[in-house]
Amino acid sequence: MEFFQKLYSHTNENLESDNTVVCSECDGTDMIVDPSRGERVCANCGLVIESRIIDQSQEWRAYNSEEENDRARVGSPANNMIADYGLRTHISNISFDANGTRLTSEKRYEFTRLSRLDNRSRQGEIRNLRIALKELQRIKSQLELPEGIGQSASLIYRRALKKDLVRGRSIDGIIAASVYLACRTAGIPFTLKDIQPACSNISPKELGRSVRILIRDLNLRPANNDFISLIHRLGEQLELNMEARNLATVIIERAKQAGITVGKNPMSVSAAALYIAGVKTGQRRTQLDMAAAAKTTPVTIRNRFKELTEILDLEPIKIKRGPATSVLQKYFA
DNA sequence: ATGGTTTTTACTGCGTC
DNA sequence: GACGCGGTAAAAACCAT
Repeated sequence: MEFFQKLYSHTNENLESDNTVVCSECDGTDMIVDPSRGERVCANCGLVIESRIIDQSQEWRAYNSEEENDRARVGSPANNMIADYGLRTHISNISFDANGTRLTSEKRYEFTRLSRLDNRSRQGEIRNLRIALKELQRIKSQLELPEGIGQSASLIYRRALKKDLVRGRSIDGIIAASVYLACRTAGIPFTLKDIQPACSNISPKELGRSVRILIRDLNLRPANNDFISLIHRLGEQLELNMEARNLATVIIERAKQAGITVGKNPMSVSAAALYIAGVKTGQRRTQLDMAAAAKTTPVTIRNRFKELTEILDLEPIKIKRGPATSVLQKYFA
């Protein structure tokens, strides 16, 4: 008996005695439970009575009653971005047992078969989710989105799945729309044009349609892309300082009051305001650069910019013609 | 489907470097 | 001549009805 206690002494503080079972080999009643190996062993003869016991002890320590209540859990937190919330079983493809002895081919076959059955039992209803969440991961990493966006996008998708909105439509389209809506609700200034290229085989049209379906059927009320975040996004891209950005926000405020922003692409209006602000603060960017950053055309920039100067009665802007410094040249030279 | 609105496409000439 | 800019007309895309 001392021998086996000594054998398991590496788990000294967790070592427990358990007298509820009887050893089938020697009729001994003293059992040793080793949580680190997940085994219950007869203290007398060392027979492993039970293996793969679940460790029910806590992985944390509570320092007050609040923590005691708060932290009652085992395992990692449930993760929305995994189809089964991370609560899965896994039977690995092993060829050795815990002692390092090679398994017989029959045993190995049995485990392979178990593993296959275990996997198969998890397919079916969550197969859709697995595909969708895999695509979500891909989009998320391609757009370098923060973790929270992935989580809320997967929540949106789960709701859509529950409401049977995915049937008959493409999984990729709905998940892309979920990402877009997650960005919108989180205030990340991404447009459809930003999301679409990161999607696989989803046309801009389909993406837009999917988004509208989700908004309608899930009663989502995403905030509009506000001009301020758009301005800062463009300003970052075009390397315009805070002075220019602040000026642009002032211009936008007055444009809003004048009511010339409704129905227009917010990106275009922001870019035009930023263009004016850039010129005024001595950081002129070419209209082509503005257009490229705003994913529109110089003509549209001109139209918005003209509107802004005219209706807002800004001081006429004297633009010195000739080559201007192109930020983009730096990257494509 | 339709009509109104915005955006894009394509093309022009002008001024500066 | 290359480049940036202003303007225009027509086509295309968009959106609410």
